[in-house]
Amino acid sequence: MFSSGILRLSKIPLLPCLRTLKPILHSDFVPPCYCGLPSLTKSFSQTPQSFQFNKKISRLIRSGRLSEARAVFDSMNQRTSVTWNSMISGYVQRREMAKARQLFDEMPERDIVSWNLMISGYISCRASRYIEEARKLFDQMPERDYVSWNTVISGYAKNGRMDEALQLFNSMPERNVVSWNAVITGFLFNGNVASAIEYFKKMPERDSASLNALISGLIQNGELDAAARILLQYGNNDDGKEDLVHAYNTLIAGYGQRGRVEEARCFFDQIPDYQGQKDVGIKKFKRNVVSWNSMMMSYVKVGDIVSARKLFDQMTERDTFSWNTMINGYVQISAMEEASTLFSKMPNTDAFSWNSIISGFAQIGDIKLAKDFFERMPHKNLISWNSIIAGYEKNEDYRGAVKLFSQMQLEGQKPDRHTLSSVLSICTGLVDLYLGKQVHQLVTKTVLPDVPINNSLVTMYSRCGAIIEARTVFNEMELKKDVISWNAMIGGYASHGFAAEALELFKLMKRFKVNPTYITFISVLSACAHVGLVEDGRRQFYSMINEYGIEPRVEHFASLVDIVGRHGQLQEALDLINNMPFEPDKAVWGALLGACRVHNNVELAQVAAEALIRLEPESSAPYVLLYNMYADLGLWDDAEKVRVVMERKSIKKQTGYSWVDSSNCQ
DNA sequence: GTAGGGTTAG
Repeated sequence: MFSSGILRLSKIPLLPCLRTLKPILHSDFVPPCYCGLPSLTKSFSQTPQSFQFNKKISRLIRSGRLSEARAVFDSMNQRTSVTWNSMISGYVQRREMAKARQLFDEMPERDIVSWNLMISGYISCRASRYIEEARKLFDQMPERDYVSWNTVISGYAKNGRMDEALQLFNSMPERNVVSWNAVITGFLFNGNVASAIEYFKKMPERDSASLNALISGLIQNGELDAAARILLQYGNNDDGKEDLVHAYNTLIAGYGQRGRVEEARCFFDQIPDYQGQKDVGIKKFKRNVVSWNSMMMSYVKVGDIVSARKLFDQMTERDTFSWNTMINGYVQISAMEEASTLFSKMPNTDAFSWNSIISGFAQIGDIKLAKDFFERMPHKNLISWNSIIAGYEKNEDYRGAVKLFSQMQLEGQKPDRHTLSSVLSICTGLVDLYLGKQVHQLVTKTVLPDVPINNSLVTMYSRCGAIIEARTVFNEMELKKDVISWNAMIGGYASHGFAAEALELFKLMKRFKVNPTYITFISVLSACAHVGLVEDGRRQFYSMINEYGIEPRVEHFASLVDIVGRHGQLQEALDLINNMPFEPDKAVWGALLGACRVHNNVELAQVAAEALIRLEPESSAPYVLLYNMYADLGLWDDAEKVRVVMERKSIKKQTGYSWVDSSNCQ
């Protein structure tokens, strides 16, 4: 028993009639007079049984049970083209093109859909050899419809091959709105904003997809104001009104992400907010939860938590995203009280909510509460582990962090580059070379090392004193170094007394045209101080200011004071201190005091020591140093006075720790 | 809701 039916394939749009095509101004346009596309109706025969089986196959494929679908397919003795096509589509969706191709080749009678399925499958594979395969099939097709043309056009367009896309577009017998949309999307994908707008303006008819494509594409290209103009100009035309809220929301989010909250608000206010009312004014669309969330997010982005909360309170319908946005807002400018209050009121928490709270408490240093939430969290994910480990690291509880890291591995959670980067910082904090090397091995096994990970490795090795290993990683980075890589390596050399190497690398850095930062100069000046390069030190200090426009910080002054002071230019050192644009800190006075000790300048030493005592009244170092200087010079009365003051203020000499010896204790 | 193309916001 056969039932035959004429089924209109609803996804095939109506052919545009000649009247609507006339306004096309495109110079290469070929009038559709002789070779139209195949008809939009299709008839096929089928049994009720095959219809039921086909439905079953499609349902199984939709729920991801491909092998079960294949079993049904194999058991059928009366397959229709829909049966074959459904099965092919299942493989295509999974990108199993070899299996799809096998069925396609075995098929007794292919129809246009079979060909189109294969073509779109090859194109979705996103590799140029697959596009060629798709094109080969397209060229072999006995007849083509809009879908065939549009699939290939969009395939070329999204692979940056606009010339070929346009060639096909122009040689199509007739174009529909999807063809135009594909080309416009292609232009935007390839950054050609002007052509996208030009084609949008001259297309014969537009739908909401056209507007959405243009608006989101313009925003992705950073053309926010152009997007806004287009929306205002075309948004109120006759078509696609119900979908306009998408375009508006895209624009709100676009402005919001760039911190342009006023413009975002302006578009938010333009969307009507009448709940349940139809046809209010000229606009038929209304705000939805995404509009509200996007606007809230814009406020959160600029730190205007009050306005964000106002919106949150006004919302009649909230989803998990709304709650999370608000909680995350509080977690960020660190209002954990408000964040956890909201969290406790939330109807349905998800991983994002928990992770926000965990990282929030970790950030403000309340590691106990962070751990508390972490332990209560039902389904921890990678981000939860990363947040808590980073929290421990940030709070310098390195041992606790290591414990968590091993617990994470025991629970079968694989680390990613963020975890490993944190763990490397932990090794650096612990100065644990053994652990660091283990993590390095894990890095090699787990991720493709990127620049930040390599930087962490260089830092870890150089802080742990493994300068050779640090340099090996540094060299392996080849041309993929950033200024942090250079700083880490130069800093490593400088802090381990390899001053010549540090200065040599600094020269190399400049030769590679990498601009040094203030951190680079801290290392460079400290290297100069180490080897007593007084002329070089001065030159570097002033070239930092004059050539690189970097404002000297207190650390730079401390180094220069150290450099010139140790060289005996105590007056210059004092002048530097007096002319600093900010209050000298203990490093600066410490450097001067050290220099005074070396050059036996008691008067200046007294000045420096007094300043140090003002800054750190409980420290014994300046007293001890002054005492020793008086004693060395035989000024026993003065020495005794120092001892008495120390006793009166009950300052105890800390064993093995004094200013002159402290350079390695930092 | 039996198979294929463009657009889908936070």
